[in-house]
Amino acid sequence: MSKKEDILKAATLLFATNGFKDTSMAEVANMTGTASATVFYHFKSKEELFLAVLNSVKDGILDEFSHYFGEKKFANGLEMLEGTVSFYLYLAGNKAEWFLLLHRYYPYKLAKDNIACRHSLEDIYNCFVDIFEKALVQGQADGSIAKLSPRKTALLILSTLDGIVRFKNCNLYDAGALYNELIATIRRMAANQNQKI
Amino acid sequence: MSKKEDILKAATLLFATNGFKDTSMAEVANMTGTASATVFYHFKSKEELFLAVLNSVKDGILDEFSHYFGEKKFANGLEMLEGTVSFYLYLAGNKAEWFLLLHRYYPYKLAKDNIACRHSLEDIYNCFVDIFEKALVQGQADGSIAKLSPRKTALLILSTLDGIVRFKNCNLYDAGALYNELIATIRRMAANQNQKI
DNA sequence: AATATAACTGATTAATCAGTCAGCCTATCT
DNA sequence: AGATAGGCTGACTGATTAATCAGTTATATT
Repeated sequence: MSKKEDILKAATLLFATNGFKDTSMAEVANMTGTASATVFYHFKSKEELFLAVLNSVKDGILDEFSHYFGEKKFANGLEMLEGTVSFYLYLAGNKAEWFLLLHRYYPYKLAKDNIACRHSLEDIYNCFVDIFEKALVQGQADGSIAKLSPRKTALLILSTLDGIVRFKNCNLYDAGALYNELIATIRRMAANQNQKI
Repeated sequence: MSKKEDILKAATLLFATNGFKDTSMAEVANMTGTASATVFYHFKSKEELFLAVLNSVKDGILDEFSHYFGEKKFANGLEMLEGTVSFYLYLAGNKAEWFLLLHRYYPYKLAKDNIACRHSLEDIYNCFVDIFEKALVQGQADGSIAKLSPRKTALLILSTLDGIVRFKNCNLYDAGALYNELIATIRRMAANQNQKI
């Protein structure tokens, strides 16, 4: 791996676990075994380094989801919805850095006057919402999902997942313990009750 | 109002909007029209000031909820649940600083090795979860709520609200636009479908 | 081998900021 | 009036840190 990639990886971990302000460029350099001036050689400022980190997280998330949906096949919309929820929670555990970073306030503050940052965040959240919406629309077509607003319901499901993951990352409540209840709730909330199978 | 209360109020606003690291004691002092040494006279360190802020937020939240439930009367558990959800969202808009502060990472990081901080956070979140749980249990007794795990369902509802408020505070999606859908979803998810009224 | 370019570094700088301290007001009590 | 004390302040300190720069080493390229 190139030194630049090393730096990006270390910075991702540090920004995610300690936040932007509490991560010094010297720490990033130390973790990669270089001089801090080297970090500035590859990324002209701390903010630019953060943007590169956020962008790589965006690429990672988009890749993971497109890979998952390239392989998996679903019997109907409801199963696709449940599969997506499971995969989201799996990712939140497996790539905890990504979700920790997205639960920091800094990216959203930066997004207010940085277009690149705003676009990265939009891409990430649109990816999430679009997939839930797609599953709901498909489910309404095949009769597995009830008649409801797909976009708004997708947003509500994402809100729930976001909250659960945040509670886990903040050591408030355990996400795993809620998994079964969550799936059951989504079924009750979104499944077509009149369906004859 | 005493100078100490002034300082606490300014610090609440600054910690909530800019975060712990991005708020300087000089800023807090400026906002209250005092010298920064005065802030240190009243609160012996920045961390102690933050703890005082968090504690006052805790008191505020507990007060607001006990006041709301002291006045309101509900026909059944389902109505109490919906009322609580509405009041939570109302508070999140009306006392945005409180929820912004709770959506920062710093309090949870501090809670890891500060007992007072951990207790304040526990009090706040237990207040939320307990009320939702109480409404669900009451609803199961009066037949308005379906048979489901009250504690876990309460946590899921709180997760959803937490997510919605975070999305609003991060300028990602608008909470207000989801309100009707949210109430309808909670009804579909928690209401006893077999109920004869 | 000579040259050019890219990758890297040690030393330094300028700014910011939490926290300290000695002393100054102002109010209350005797 | 004098004494005591609590509230307040300006000036300072030491530590941290983003960013710079002049100069060195490694890697192609001709």
